[in-house]
Amino acid sequence: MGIKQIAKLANVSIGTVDRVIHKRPGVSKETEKKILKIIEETGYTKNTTASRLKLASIKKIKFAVLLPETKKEWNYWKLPIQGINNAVSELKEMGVAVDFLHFKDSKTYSKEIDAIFLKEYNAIITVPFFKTESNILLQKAAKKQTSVVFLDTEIDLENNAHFIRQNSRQAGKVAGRLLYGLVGTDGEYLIINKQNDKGTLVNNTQREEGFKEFLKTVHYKKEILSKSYYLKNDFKLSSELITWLKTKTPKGIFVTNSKSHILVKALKKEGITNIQIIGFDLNEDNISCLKNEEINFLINQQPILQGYMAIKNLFNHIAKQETLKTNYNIPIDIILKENLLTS
Amino acid sequence: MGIKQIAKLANVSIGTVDRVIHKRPGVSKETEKKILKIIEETGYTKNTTASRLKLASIKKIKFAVLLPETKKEWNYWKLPIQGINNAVSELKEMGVAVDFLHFKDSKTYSKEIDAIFLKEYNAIITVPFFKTESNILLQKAAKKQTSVVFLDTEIDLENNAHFIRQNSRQAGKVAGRLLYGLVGTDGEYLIINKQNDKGTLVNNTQREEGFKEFLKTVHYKKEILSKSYYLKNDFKLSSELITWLKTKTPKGIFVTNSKSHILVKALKKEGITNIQIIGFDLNEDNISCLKNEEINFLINQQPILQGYMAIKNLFNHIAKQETLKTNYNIPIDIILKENLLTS
DNA sequence: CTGAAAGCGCTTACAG
DNA sequence: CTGAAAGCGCTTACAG
Repeated sequence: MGIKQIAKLANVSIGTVDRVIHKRPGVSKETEKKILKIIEETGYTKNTTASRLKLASIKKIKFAVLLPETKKEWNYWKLPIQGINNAVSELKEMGVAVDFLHFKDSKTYSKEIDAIFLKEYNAIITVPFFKTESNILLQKAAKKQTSVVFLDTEIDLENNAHFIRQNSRQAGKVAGRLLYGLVGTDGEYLIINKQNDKGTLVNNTQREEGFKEFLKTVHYKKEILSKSYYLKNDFKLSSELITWLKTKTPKGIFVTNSKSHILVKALKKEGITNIQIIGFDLNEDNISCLKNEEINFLINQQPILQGYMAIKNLFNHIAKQETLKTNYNIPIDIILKENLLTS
Repeated sequence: MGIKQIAKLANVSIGTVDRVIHKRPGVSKETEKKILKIIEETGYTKNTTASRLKLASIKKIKFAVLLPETKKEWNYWKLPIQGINNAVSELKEMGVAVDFLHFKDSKTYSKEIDAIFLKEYNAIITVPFFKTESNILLQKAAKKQTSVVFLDTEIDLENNAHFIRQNSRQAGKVAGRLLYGLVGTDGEYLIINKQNDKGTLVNNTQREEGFKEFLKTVHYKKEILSKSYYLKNDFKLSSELITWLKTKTPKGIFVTNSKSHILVKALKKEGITNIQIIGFDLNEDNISCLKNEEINFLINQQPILQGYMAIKNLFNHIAKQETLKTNYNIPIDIILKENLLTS
């Protein structure tokens, strides 16, 4: 059932059917109505593959990807890029193309956004690390009919936006149950946060809230020490914290970010042992701690999947008129030593 | 860079290039060599989308899917079917079609295999529940150049085969770490197996082995009681087991199959509490136990993903000449109450 | 052994 | 407002 049969049934040419399907002007009300009725009755749907075959050479679907720089400690951001490249190579025959851009602060972010709008892109994939700038981006995008998908983090914005990310509050609850299972009500818990010079702390805060909320549901009464800690590579525990660790002997630590491996090293140096640790992200250092049983669990945000789904969802939106969900949930993937390699 | 440019560079027609690309006969050694060289130099790759556009209407890729019946307690098998349907609807414009067939024992399995080989299929997706019959299937398939992918379970077979499944031994280890984290060295462990009138117990056995192996690595000394239990819907614990449960008060039970919810009900009836339980599969009953905190963890075999990947991998093999991996690992997905809904 | 033509389902100028 | 024709990259009869 193709455009040709529809045309025959309606006694028109395929050009006219095409105009109706794409809501292009230049068709009489009457003809349009007739064609729409036949499309309805026959259940015709456009063959996107055939459509893209033609368009691939004359009208590419263009994505702008604006992510943090991927140098050194920020090489986490290579992962969504990897997922994006996977999706693009699957869809390259359909005529999709990507430009990668990077920022290092709100200023360069704004600059790159401006640059993006000087060219013609069908969609933009980025992160909502700067609230004001994200709102501006959405405003501009709305005017130009450009779709925007935010990865990694969900924040409140003025315009309706699309997020592909893990529910961080929920991930915090998962961490809560996992750590509580190991520690129970006997020991104290410590939450370690990180302050980030690059952008938002939203995910970290949401994880902390979820963690605390879980402990509430199991009626954990003791106070949870929650430290907001700025972790650099030359990380040192404050003397206050060391004292607390040595006197209170906490049994479980929840690191709300990707730096749990640094904590492991610091604890080792201080000779503090017998602590259960849960962190985030499968970076090399964390993985090695997991293998050495210095970290119990890692929660994987699946950044590769986030990037992959961004392209797939946007392509389906643009080429197949599928609706973009406001929130696309990335599963909360729990990793321990034994399911690391097969994942 | 298409077939047209290659043809021009080689001073031949596109028909001849096509013959070389598909290794069809009727091209002189010389011309073939010339064309292959140009393909090599230009890095040309076939546009599968365009290729399938034409072939979709004249030469469909046909899959035969032979799975257990999906009635009542076997409705687990609706899930791979769901995944298969997802993949097929993604690829329908590429001209793929599926026939679903079902078996209830080795006899009907053989019968359906015979029926499959009376028609022309490009590939067969099934489960390796009967060793002899699986070997026969592989032999027949090899003769007819038909690809075979086995889901769910991995077994040793005479011919080279392809499996899309979770590594069950590894999944047992994961279960070991999770349960050990909750129970430690204090209590006894119980492993509950199931005997299945429908087919193999291979997955269950492998999970049990992995579980025991994990406990060995943490130097768990006590003997693990391993019961092979045939669970029907009117499940009753044997008096021997009840006595053991009441005297030894085990702290952790590993159910190597999908029926942990039945155990939960039985324990409730006997008034036995305070036991940590880990099982497999997200069936409705198990999910409800997870929500009520009567089961601690479930390991998800991701049957929908298994079915989806079977079609995708086979399509890529047939349409894009990608190699089929011997073992495609489905991640060992750990589910607890808090990551149930967002998964 | 090789080429020219028709066609897969859709899109786009162009002509009227 | 509408249609006929050319073309996206590839495949397949058919002709020679």
